[in-house]
Amino acid sequence: MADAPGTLFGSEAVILPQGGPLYLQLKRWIENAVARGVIQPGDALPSERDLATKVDVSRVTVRKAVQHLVRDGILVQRHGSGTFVAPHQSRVEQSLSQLTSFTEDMARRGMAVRSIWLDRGIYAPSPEETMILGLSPGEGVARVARLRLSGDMPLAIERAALSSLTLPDPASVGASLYAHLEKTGNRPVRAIQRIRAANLGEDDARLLEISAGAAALHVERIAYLPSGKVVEFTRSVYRGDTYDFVAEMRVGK
Amino acid sequence: MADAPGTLFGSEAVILPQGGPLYLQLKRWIENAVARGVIQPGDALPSERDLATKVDVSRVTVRKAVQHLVRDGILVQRHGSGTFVAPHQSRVEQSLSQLTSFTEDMARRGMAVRSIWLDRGIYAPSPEETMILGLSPGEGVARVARLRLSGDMPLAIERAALSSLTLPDPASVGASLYAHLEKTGNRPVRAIQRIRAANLGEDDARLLEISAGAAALHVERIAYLPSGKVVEFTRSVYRGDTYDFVAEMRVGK
DNA sequence: GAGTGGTCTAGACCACTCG
DNA sequence: GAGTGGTCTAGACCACTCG
Repeated sequence: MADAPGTLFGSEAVILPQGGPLYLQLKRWIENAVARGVIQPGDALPSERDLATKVDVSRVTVRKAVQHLVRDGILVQRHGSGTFVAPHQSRVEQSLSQLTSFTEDMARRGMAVRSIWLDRGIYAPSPEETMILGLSPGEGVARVARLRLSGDMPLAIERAALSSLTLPDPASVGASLYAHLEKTGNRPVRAIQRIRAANLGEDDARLLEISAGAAALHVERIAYLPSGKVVEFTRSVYRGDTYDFVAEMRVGK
Repeated sequence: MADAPGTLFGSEAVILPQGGPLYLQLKRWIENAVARGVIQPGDALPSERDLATKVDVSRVTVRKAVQHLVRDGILVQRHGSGTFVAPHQSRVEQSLSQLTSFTEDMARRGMAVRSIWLDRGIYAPSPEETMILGLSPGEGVARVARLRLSGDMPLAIERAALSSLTLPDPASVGASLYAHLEKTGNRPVRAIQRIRAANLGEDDARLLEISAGAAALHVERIAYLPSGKVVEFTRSVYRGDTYDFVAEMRVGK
């Protein structure tokens, strides 16, 4: 399509930056083209077969270079459609000292957010849930799992677990879990969050519409009532390319 | 080496879990073997060529499965030596509300840490450094970059930038930058940290001795004096498989 | 030197998209 | 149906490790 004469991907001979394996040379070459704006966000790259011919390497080598760039979030591939320069991402910031709900947080910055329910129900708790939530024997666990989106773009997966006594009817939870908990006097006032980086697995990657192996933030949150009782245990997965967590720190004792 | 008869990788015919592409079937099969303890941390897998023969797929397909598992931190590969089940990682936790130095933090939990200097010197500042540190025209920037290790295992890369007036002689910094700043009355009391996940680039991966593309935490810290002046601007990269950040949150206004 | 992972090729077929 | 990416093969050679 983009076959205007004289583009970087025109008919000139390609000179790869020397050094190291071919696929890394090709990777750097494409990376530079993107960095210098020769190809813009949204632009299509030549097909893998065309690139292979033009650069005079095998298609496998092209794929290896391209897949590194996909992993780094510089390119996106669409099966049957083509390979494109990734659109610019505006990053979302979330405070690590103020306990707010996702919905309220996004509303405050004027971003329209919606959720897709992945799960809402009462289950037999896992040993971990029993321990963390301090469930009594026979007590069920309410699980509320959502995919969070801004417009069409998935931002995060949130999987919350609460005692079935706190949330007897998970199906009645609306857009905001915290708004719901507020009504029944169970809104947490304090939480401990544990954050780490991990590569996305196949399933979560599919939900978040990015490639498996992309870096993501895994966040575990344990939230407490004023009484010190645990109300909520949530595991979330945030896309690494759209999310920043921000913390303010003071001098420790 | 590990050729006791009757191991999972013995002579029995291999039955892969069905569904999806071959390399994902093989990936799941190896994953299960590790999860069930059939192969233990530190154990060698059969060579790629042997696995290919045994499972009756091409070596390329074996490599694809293995590379996914390396990316996920389940296997490690050593060029010329073999493929091994990754050792168990004990994760390091770092508080996000107390401003402490890395050295002091690790000492408190009884972990021996050492650093390898990557850079210590005075440079012409980048525009970003000038802006964030509030440098005057002509003022230099002191850069202090270290690889942090616990024993032989690299944990993090820290790249700090300070005004050359604050740190005129970067080469005099010892094990702890904060201890050094304390002496000159420039120890920060407050900091803002911004945390995100990103896949490791080739260079940082080499320093941290894990494979490129593994998930890592990228942390940007801006630290302030009591006066409100910025003293330190640090970018760090933490291995995703060894680091947790922990934050306590209270109800926001 | 034998064995291992790392790179690379040429070629095939499948699954998906788009007009 | 033409074109795209996704998977897979058989085979080659290189770079590294280890005894």
